[in-house]
Amino acid sequence: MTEKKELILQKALALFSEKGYDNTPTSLIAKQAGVSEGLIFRHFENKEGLFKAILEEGEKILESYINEIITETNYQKRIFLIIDLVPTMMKKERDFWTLHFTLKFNNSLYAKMKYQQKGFLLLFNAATEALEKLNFENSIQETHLLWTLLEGLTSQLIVQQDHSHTDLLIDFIKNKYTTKCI
Amino acid sequence: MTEKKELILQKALALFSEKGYDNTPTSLIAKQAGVSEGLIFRHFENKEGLFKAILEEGEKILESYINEIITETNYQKRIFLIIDLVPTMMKKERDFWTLHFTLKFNNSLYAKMKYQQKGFLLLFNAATEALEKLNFENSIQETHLLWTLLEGLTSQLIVQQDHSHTDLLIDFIKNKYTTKCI
Amino acid sequence: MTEKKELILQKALALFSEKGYDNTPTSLIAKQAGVSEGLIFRHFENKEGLFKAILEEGEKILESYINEIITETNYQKRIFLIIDLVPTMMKKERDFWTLHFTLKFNNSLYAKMKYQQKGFLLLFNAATEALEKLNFENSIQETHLLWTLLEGLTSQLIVQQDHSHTDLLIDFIKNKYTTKCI
Amino acid sequence: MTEKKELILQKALALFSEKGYDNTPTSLIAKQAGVSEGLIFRHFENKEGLFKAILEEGEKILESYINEIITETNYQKRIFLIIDLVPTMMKKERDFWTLHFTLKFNNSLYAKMKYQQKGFLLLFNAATEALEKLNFENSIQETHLLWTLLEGLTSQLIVQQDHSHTDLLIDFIKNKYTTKCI
DNA sequence: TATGAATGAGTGTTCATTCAT
DNA sequence: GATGAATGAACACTCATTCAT
Repeated sequence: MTEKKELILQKALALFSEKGYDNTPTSLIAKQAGVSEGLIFRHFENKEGLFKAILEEGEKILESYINEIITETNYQKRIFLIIDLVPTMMKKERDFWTLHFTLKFNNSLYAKMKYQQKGFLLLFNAATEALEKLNFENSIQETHLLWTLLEGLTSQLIVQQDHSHTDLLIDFIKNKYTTKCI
Repeated sequence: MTEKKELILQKALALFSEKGYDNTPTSLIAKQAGVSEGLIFRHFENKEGLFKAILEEGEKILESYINEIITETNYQKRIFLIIDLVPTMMKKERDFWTLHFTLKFNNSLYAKMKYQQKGFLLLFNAATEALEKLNFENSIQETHLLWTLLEGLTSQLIVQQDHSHTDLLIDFIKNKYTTKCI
Repeated sequence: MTEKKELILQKALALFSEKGYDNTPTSLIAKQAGVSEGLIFRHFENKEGLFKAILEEGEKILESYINEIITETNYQKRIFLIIDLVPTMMKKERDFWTLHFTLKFNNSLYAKMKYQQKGFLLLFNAATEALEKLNFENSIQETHLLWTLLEGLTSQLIVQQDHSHTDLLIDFIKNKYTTKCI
Repeated sequence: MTEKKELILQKALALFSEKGYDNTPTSLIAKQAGVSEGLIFRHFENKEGLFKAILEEGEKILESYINEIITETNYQKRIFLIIDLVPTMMKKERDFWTLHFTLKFNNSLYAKMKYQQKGFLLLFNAATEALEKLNFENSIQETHLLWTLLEGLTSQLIVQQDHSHTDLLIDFIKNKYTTKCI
C-alpha cells in the first residue's frame, strides 16, 4: 500500500461520512488527497471499489472489537462491553461508523456490506448467551431490545456530535442491566 | 393544488424514499408523474423546494399524531401511544418516515427539517410528564432511554420491510413499561 | 425534427465519415453544430443512438435507390443502374456511404447495420435475375463477381476523392457487360 | 529484438486487427503480452510507433510476395499469382492485412502506410505488362479492373471469415482471365 | 397552467504517456 | 531492460435548471 493510496482511503472515508457517498465527487477526494483523479481509478478501479476498500478496512477493526467481546467470559462484563461498543467506536472510528450506519439506508450500497452482518450475528448470539447466563427471562427478546437500543444510540451519536449527554444515558442503561430491571 | 402538482408530490415522495434524494433525478419524477420536467420547477422552484413541500405535508400528519398523544391524560395510555407511534407511522406513511429518518444523516438537507424538532420536543415533554406521573424515578433519563429505543426501532423498520418480528418487540417493551421494570 | 437536431445529424455524419466514429468526440459534434453537448444526448440518448439515427436516414435513401433499380424491367438498363449505383451514391451522399462502408470493419458497430443487408439482398437477386435474362451463364457467380467489383469500386472512391479516373473504369465495365465478355 | 518486444508486436497486431487501432488500449496490449505498460513506450516510444513497427514487419512479407510475382515470366502464371495474392495473404497473415486494409480509411494513420504503395505500384506495372503480353486490349484499364476486383475481394474476406464461397469466385475469375473474356 | 427544447456545469472513467526505481 | 506508480487531458454522459411558446 503506497502512501498516496493510503491518503486516498483516508480522505475518501472522511468525505463519504461527512457528505455522503453520492455527494462526494471523486475529483474532490483526489484534490483533498493531493493526488490526480486518475490515481483513484488505478488503485480502486471504481468509485464503488474505493468504497468497498474502505469497508474492508473497517471490517478488520470490527472483528477485533467482536473478538474481544465474545471471548469475555464474565457475562456481566460482556454485556457492558457490548453497551460500550457503540460509543467507543464512535469515538475512535467515527467516520467509518457514520458511513456504515447511514449507508444501511442506501439500498444499492448496503448489499456490499452484508459481510458485516456475520460479525453482528456473532455478537448477537454472544449477547443472548450472556443475558441467559445472567438469568434474564426471554433472553432472545431481551437481546432484540438491547440491539434496538444500540441502534438508536448510534443514530443519535451520528446526528449529535456531542457525546456528553449520551454518556449519561450509557451509565443509566448499564445500571439497568446491573439491577436486571431494564 | 392542481392534480398534476399532487401527482408530482406523490411520485417524488415514493422515489426519494426508495432511491434517496440524491439518486432521484427530477426527470424521473416527471416521467413517473406523467408530467413535463419543467412543471416541477414551475410549482416548486427547486428540487429542494419540492423536498420542502413534501416535508410540509408530513408535518401536518405528524401534528395530528402529536395532538392525539399530548391530549391523552391517561398516562399509561399515553406512553403506549408513544411506543406505538413508530410502527403506526411506518405502516401508514412508510415512505415519508423513511425519507425523514434517512435524511437526518444528510447534513445539508437536515437543516430544512428543524421545524419538526418542535413537534418532537412537545412529544418528549409529554413523555417525561407521563413517566413522572407513573412514578418512574429520573423521568428525564427514562425519556431519553425511550427515545433511543424508538429511534432504534425506526431504523430497524426501515431496513427490514417485515414488521412481524418488531411487533413482538413492541409488546415486549410495552410490558416492561407496565411492570415499570424497563 | 427541430433545426438543431437536424444540424447535429448533419455535422455528426460529416465528422464520423471524415474522422471515424471513435475519433469523433461528441463535444466536437456539438461545437460544430453550434449546440450544447447535452442536447445530443437529449435527442439521441447515446453517441451510438446518434449513429443509429444517421443510419436510419440513410436507409431511406438506399431504399429509394433500390426501388428504382428493381422495378426497372429493361435488364440491360437495370445492370447499368446497378453499376452506376456506387458512383452515384458517392457523389450525392459521399459522407453517408463512406461511413457505411468503413464501419463494416468495425465489428461492434456493424451489427447495427444488418438492416441494410436486406436491401442489398433484394439488389443481389435483382442483379442475378437480370444477368440470367441477358443470357449470362452461371448468373449467380456472375453476380458475385459484379458485387466484388462494386465493393472494390466503393473502397477506391473512398480513398481517392477524385472520381475522374473511376468514371473511365465505370464505362469500361459497362462496355464489358454490353459485350457480355466480362 | 528481445522476446518481450516480439510478444508486444504479436499481441498488438492481433488486437489492432480485431478491435481496431483506436479501440485497443495500450494497457490491454501490455496485459495480453504479460508485460508492463511502460515497456511498450520504452521500445516503441508511441502507440503510433508500435503501429509503424507492425507495418514495417508486414512490409518485408509483402516484398517477398511481390518479388515472387514480378520475377515470374510466364505471364499467365503471373496473373494467377496476382489473383491468388489476396486469398493467400488473408490465409497466412490475416491479422496484418485486415489491419492494413481497414486503416486505409482512417486518414491520419493511412499516411504512415504510403511506403507500401511503392510495392503495389511495382505490382500494378507487372500486371499491366502481363496483360499486354497476353494480348489484352487496353491493358492499363484492364489492370485497373483487376485491381478493383482484388480490392473488393479483400473487403469481402475481411468481413466474411469463411473463405469457401470466395474460393469459388477466385476460380471463376481465373477462368475468365484464361479465356480472355473477363 | 403546462410543455419540451436547450443549456452548462459537473461526474465517473479511460488512456496514452512519464518517470523514479 | 523492465516495472508500476502517477499524471492530466480527454471522453461520454447526467442533471438541475431556464425559457420561449
